[in-house]
Amino acid sequence: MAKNDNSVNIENAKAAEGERYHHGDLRSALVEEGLKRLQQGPAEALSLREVARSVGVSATAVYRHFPDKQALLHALADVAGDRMASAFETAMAAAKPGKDAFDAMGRAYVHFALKNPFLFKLMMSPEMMSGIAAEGRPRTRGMAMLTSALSELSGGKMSSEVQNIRRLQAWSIVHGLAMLMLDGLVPADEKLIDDVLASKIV
Amino acid sequence: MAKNDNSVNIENAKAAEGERYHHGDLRSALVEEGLKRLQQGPAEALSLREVARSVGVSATAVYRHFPDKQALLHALADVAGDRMASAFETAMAAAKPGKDAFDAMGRAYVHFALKNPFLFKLMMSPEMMSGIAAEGRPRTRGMAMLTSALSELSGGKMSSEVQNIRRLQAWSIVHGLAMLMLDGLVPADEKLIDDVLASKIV
DNA sequence: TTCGCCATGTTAGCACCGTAAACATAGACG
DNA sequence: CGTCTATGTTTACGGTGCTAACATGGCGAA
Repeated sequence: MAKNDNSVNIENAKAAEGERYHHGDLRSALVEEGLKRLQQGPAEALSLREVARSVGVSATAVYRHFPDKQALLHALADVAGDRMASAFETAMAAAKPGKDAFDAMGRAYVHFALKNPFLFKLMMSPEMMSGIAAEGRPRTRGMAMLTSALSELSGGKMSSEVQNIRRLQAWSIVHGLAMLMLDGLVPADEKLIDDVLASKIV
Repeated sequence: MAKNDNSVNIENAKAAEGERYHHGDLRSALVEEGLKRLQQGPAEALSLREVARSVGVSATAVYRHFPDKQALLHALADVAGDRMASAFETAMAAAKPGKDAFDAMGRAYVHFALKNPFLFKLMMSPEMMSGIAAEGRPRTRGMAMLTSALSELSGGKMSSEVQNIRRLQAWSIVHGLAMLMLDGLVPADEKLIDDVLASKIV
């Protein structure tokens, strides 16, 4: 067993979770803990000190792995983007091509948002998405999938400008519905989602 | 001049803006200052102490007029709601009835959001809108106007359920577009707004 | 007018936050 | 074995929202 696939075996990571001075894989643990908290509350309510405490490490240890709080949030947004992309993939796979797939994407979008409200909101926040820093980062993977899928699906017989507008219309209605439901302005009713998305434009 | 209309003349309010112990109209001043700051930054970045400092009063004076920070934010959201309602009124007045008025509402919605991004976001946030506490409050006036106008406009020859769905579709697309542009995910282009809203459903 | 109430301010102090600086530990590698 | 360096720790600073206790001063009743 010379060099088999024990790829990341930095001193056995979390095995023997004693009180070693060096954690083993703090960065992952912090992200994990962050994700757990984003299942229960908004990113604004996420405190570095609290996360560190939960992981069992001093508050400032976080700074060995993230230059500041924003950086941790960016990492979490990246995970969110990946998860959203996965959701899209399975949604697309389960639907047959054409308009069916199109609707599937829309529903997947809203469902992802409703099932991961805080993760979704974090990912969509200007701080995460804006700026060239976000270009090509994992957190944009979901968005990239969405737009490219919409491009394919929304019919190729239109000029690219019209196509672009159709795409934006689709994105708007889906995003708007998700936001309205997320913010409690509209009841997050399953049937309502179907009804609203069923007869949508495009 | 027995009892003429000097309605609110509490020691001349802001006349002689000296360093009197009692401010005269602190509450209004705080709201004013809050609004000023919401023109330049998000509600999350609004600090009570800073607002108090700007108004020239101690940090804790705020608590004589608002039980906590949320309360001040609620007051600001109320102003936002009123302003949005006004925007709708003028938009409706300028448009002739029918589909024209309908489009006018949509554009007014997006424009209001883009011109008052932080106020809009504050107003729409769950903390402001959710709960029965918000029912009938000024901050919901904009929303109320919107939905009632949409009801009237979206044609009366549909069942109320279908009507409801149409209304929600309209709201979704308009809200979604506003949010995407607000969050920088889509360029806030004037022409783009027209294009997206022009051929919308309903 | 004088007294005292009380709305409206104040200062002091608490617990929390993000973060910088300096120090401690221990694994890796010469 | 010795030292370098990645990764932890403690300490400290200035900021926050908020509570408690005290100060001011305008207004109505005695």
